[in-house]
Amino acid sequence: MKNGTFTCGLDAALFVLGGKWKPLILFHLAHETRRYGELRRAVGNVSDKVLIQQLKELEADGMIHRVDFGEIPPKVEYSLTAFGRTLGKALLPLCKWGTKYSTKVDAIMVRRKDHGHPRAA
Amino acid sequence: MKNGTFTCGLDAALFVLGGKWKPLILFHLAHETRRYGELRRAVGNVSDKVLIQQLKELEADGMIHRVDFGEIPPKVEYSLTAFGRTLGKALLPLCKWGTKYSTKVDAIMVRRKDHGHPRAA
DNA sequence: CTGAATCCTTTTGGATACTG
DNA sequence: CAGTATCCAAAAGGATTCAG
Repeated sequence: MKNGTFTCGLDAALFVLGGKWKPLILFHLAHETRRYGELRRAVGNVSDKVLIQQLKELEADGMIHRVDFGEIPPKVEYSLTAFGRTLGKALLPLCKWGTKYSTKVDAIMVRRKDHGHPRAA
Repeated sequence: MKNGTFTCGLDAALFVLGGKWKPLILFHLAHETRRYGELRRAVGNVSDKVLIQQLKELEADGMIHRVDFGEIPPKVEYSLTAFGRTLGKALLPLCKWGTKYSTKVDAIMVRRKDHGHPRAA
């Protein structure tokens, strides 16, 4: 992708989804609005820095909505925008694929670790 | 994801799809079998090193099939396996999403460049 | 033509400590 | 609780060069 045109819609989607935790964030927010702390626990072992960074990008991209209640102690809620929900839906088939072939994917992961592959989680 | 279990199928799918050009590779091979050179031109400006690397991973993962004709000059063809085709299909909705909202995504890309965001391809 | 090998830069994510 | 700041390690990708 060079100057604003993607070779296929897939690139466009993956451009927005770029970032290790973004799909997971979308996934968890698809179910319900979450407070910052809840979201971090739901996502797993992600550092504050990275989570905040990706939340900011998703917010700037119009995928999620951030509401700061301006209270002490702080309370901030995150939720999907209408646009974000459309992306969440487009993600579902991929989610189903992963679920359906989870056994195969697990095998792939094991194989990668044996062969010392990169990206072997 | 810690030890072999994914929080949702989405993680599993993205684990397999990890790599900048893999979705694009799947996309191009979904239409037809390609020779190495054709594929590289189709994918865009990707270096040999990276393309080969990702092709090998996809092959090791059972997503694509590699046929070396053992000729001089060399001739190698790549195609999707049955398993690879299932993933290709799961990718379609995301592709459609990107196509449908291409205008919005373009706007997002422009905005990222202005703000000096990361991943602003 | 297809690919291997080497070196290098950029990008990305993580650990830790600190603040209102 | 919800972040911010700084420093750091690793990885992923890219350029170049060489080979059968």
